[in-house]
Amino acid sequence: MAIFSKTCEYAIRAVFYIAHKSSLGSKVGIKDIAAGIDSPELYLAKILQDLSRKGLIKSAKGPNGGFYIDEAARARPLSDLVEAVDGNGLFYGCALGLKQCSEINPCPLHNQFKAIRDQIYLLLHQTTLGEFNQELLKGLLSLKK
Amino acid sequence: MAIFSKTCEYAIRAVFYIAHKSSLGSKVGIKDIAAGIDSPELYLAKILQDLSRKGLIKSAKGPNGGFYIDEAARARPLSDLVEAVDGNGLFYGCALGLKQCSEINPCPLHNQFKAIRDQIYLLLHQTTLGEFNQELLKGLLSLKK
DNA sequence: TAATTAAAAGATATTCTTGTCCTTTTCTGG
DNA sequence: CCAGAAAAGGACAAGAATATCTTTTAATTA
Ligand code: FES
Ligand code: FES
Repeated sequence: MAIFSKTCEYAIRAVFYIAHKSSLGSKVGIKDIAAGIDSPELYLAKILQDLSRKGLIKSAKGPNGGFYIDEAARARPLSDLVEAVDGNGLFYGCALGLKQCSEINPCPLHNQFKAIRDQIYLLLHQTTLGEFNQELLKGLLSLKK
Repeated sequence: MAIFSKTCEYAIRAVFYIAHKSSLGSKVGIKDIAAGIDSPELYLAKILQDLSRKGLIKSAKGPNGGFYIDEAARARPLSDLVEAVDGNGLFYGCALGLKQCSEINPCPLHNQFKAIRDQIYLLLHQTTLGEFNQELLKGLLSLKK
């Protein structure tokens, strides 16, 4: 088990890719993105459609069309994206699947797990969608392989 | 997405349940366990079969049979159980699904995520299967609802 | 306006996870 | 040894996640 679903992994990699590629104004086509993050093109198309409907990214049809994200979206926290795809179980759910994570009816891992969950919460809320544009442009960070 | 698969959640809850119920020598039947952790009985049976084959728990057929875990197994780390069910992706895998998490080809989340992953690793390695027996007997911790 | 481009939409396929059912084996107590 | 208890095993079913294919819609530009 990974921490994110496969769909969410693709979504994050794609949005990071779009953010950095479109940080100078150009749009990015689905083929370009799929190649850039090494994901199945048609499946990724579905994911991006969905993100577009949810307003996390923008898209334009026709020649010179493609996906892009604007300044405002680049400042949004990664948690918005993760939550849109995987829900908020990662932030609020019980580690052992109890219906309700709570202090009054805690599972054995509750106390320790809470700290970890909070760190995940923090990481995803502090990180913005456009945060890695520089490093990605310089090739210091990778989105494939 | 939760941190563990459903199968793994059931497995952990069941093993904790078995550990504490069998900490005085008696065995626990599948019906008892399923009721005790609020899980689908027949599915849980499959999971326990598997854990039994892998040597994480013991079982006995026939009257007065059931599942139990011995002193040695009670001292094993929770990570053994998680790894047996969900694999080690949680400990070593890349947050964004890159084939290989590495320092030389890091994904954007690598540095921050590493710390979280290490904490998960630590939690699961430090916690033993029998660790919560006292609290469970006293009803201070919960495995259902 | 026609041709082309690229995403949106809808339908279908495949695979994996989760869950159930039925039969078989093994053990125990009488 | 026999009857019943309980897990093991094999087969199947339902659902969700992942992936692909085809058609439609919208935009551009020539
Ligand atoms: S109750 Fe399980 S993590 Fe809080
Ligand atoms: S490369 Fe992604 S977590 Fe290490």
